[in-house]
Amino acid sequence: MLNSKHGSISRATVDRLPLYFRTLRLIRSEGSEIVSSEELGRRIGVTPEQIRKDLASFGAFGKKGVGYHVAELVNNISQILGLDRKWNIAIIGVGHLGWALANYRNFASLGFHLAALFDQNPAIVGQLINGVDVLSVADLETTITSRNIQIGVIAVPAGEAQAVADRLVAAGVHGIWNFAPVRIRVPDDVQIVSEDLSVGLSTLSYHLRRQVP
Amino acid sequence: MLNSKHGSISRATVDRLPLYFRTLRLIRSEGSEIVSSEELGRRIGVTPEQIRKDLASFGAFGKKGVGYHVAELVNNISQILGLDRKWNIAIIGVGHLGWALANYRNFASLGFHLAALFDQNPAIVGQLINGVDVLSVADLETTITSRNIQIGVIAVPAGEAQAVADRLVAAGVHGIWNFAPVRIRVPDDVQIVSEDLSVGLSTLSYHLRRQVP
DNA sequence: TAGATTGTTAATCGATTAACAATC
DNA sequence: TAGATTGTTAATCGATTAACAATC
Repeated sequence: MLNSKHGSISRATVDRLPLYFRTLRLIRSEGSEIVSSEELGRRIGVTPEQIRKDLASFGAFGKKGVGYHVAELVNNISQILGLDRKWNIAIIGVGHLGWALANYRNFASLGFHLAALFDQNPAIVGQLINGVDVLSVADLETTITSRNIQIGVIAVPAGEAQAVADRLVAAGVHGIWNFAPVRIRVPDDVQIVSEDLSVGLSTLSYHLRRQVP
Repeated sequence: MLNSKHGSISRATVDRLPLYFRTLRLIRSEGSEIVSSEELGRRIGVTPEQIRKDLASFGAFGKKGVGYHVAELVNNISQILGLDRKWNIAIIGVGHLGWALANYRNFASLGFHLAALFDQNPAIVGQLINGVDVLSVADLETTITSRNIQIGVIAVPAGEAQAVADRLVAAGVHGIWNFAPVRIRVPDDVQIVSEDLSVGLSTLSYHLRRQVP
């Protein structure tokens, strides 16, 4: 049983799991079979106690006095995160960012399959990007269904994002990964994660503000 | 005096300020002169109490019984975030992502000026992107100095990221915005903000895991 | 004045850190 | 066995929420 033992998992814990996963796969590729929370923590920049606590909320994966078996833990976290299956994703909006995302190879290694690309611009529709042809947004609903797409990636301008989200939801998408700098509202049973690039750069500016002339 | 009143500001507060800033500029462009924490909160998806508390840690910007003067608050937050000045940034690595970032127009409206682009690949060096020519990474140090670059954006593969960061720091950069999926170590007086795209997608997968067949 | 809304203090909630018994 | 390291409980820390006096 890989679900939580008691009640729900903290958001902070879930956010750290992908970091553990990525680093453990790297450690596995280096040939190590065992890793301690101490060493894993040093590489990620998280305390060993934090790692042990996070992992313990899903089960007892380690061996006392020994550490964690790397390959085993990779498998366990993979299952916890739902990365042991294939997800079909569609990107809506093939501008600069959508194009970059469409070409991002790391996603495939996590089990995300780029199943469709959509754009409004007739000059872009029909192009082949990373082996996937760009469709007209008019075909959104039928394609979501026919290609069994579970996740929609919104890479359109802010003003169009909510309308695109509404169509994605109506078409049966279960999750949305939003890159438009606006708040998107979706029903409770649809998951949404937003990336806001201006936040990171602005907080950097905040911290630099005092120290840089 | 726009600094904190007592001691340091919570990280969570600083992370929300860019959202307030963005939304307030939008409200200003719509013509509203006054906004309440109630309405601002509704648009952003944050409680009014949270907004008042966040703002109050920098000063008393509102009028009791009235609300906040939009244009005034925009100016105040702009100063708090250090967005009332120009920052020169350089992007290192003009792959898919670096190229997309180089073309991202939103940054300019926040006061970030794309001052240089660097790549290793001779086929890319010399190209003009968004009005900026791509230089060889061999020219990194001299250009950082001559163009007065304060912020470096790392968009190179994970394996090269730390080396690039070290060179940026040695060249005198004060802040790093890192897109490579690795932990980057920098001296204490250098600020670093990392964006990790695989985290968002993986947490989406986590939440979808149970509900999607 | 009466109604509205801020700024701030107190109460609650949640997450991290510390400590240590269990055990490989 | 002795040393190492986990899993878990308790203590601390920090952030959010609630409540309300101040005041426009």
